[in-house]
Amino acid sequence: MLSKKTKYGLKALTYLASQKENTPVQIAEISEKENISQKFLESILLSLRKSGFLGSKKGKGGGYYLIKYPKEILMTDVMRILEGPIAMVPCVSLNFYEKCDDCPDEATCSVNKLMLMVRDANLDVYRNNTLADLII
Amino acid sequence: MLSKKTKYGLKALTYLASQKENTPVQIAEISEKENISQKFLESILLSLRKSGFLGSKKGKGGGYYLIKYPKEILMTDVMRILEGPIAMVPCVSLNFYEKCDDCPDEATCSVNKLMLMVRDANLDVYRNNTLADLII
DNA sequence: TTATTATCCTATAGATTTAGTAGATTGATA
DNA sequence: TATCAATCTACTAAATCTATAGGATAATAA
Repeated sequence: MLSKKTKYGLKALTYLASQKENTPVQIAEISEKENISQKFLESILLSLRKSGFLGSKKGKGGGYYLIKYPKEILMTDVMRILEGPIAMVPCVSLNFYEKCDDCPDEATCSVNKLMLMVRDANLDVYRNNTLADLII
Repeated sequence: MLSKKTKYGLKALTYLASQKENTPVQIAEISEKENISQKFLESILLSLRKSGFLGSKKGKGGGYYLIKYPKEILMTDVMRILEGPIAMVPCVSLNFYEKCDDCPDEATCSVNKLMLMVRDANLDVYRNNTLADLII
């Protein structure tokens, strides 16, 4: 299952990307328009800012705004921040590799074999889609 | 993340599929060879039996065995039983469709659009792999 | 300088899911 | 009958998810 965090994060990014001008948009506006709990959205936008997708401005006229063009924001990067590793098991993860402690040999592991194919299929989707591609 | 249930279930199925003869194999043997908690494996094998992948036999010489050829066991079916829906959001699920209550229109939803592509990519993998393909 | 606005930050709480355990029961075999 | 192994029910511990609360900080405007 996709977490609500990821779902809300994607919706917020899309909302920002579809603004005519790239001026700050307040959390309150996004949360209202996209039906997202404001406090929860707050923490999501904060983490998106800390990972370099968003800029922010405090005080009146403040809010969040994209600091890259939607075309330059890859889904691989967004998903890794919001949802975590793209691989479903650490032993096939490119960025978060870890050996399974219960598995004696990856080369003969059926789970490894299947999840490697799944990872590649997912990567293919995320690498070939940017935030711009999600706007309808 | 892939649940341990799915991981263990896949390992158990592969273990059964790689037996020379299709005679019953005891839970204890599988749990030992694959490093799986026996009691947990018990419940996993039970659900695989109830969903028509395995047969079982009680008493001496009893155990679990495949009731189909590995070649005939599609990963789509296995994954749906062990892990649940293949889609990451209900609104793009083929077998477990549900409308999102917070989303006014699927046709203009960015999450829907992305997750539809992800679902198709995953389905493609699971549909084109059987249990036989996982044996190394 | 003061009031207002809106993000920033820490801590916490409730609900759900996951992973595993305990123990009694049922049925098959020798 | 004794033994073996699956079946079934119930329970628990831990982790994760989805928030919520409330104050701190910074920018702007009067």
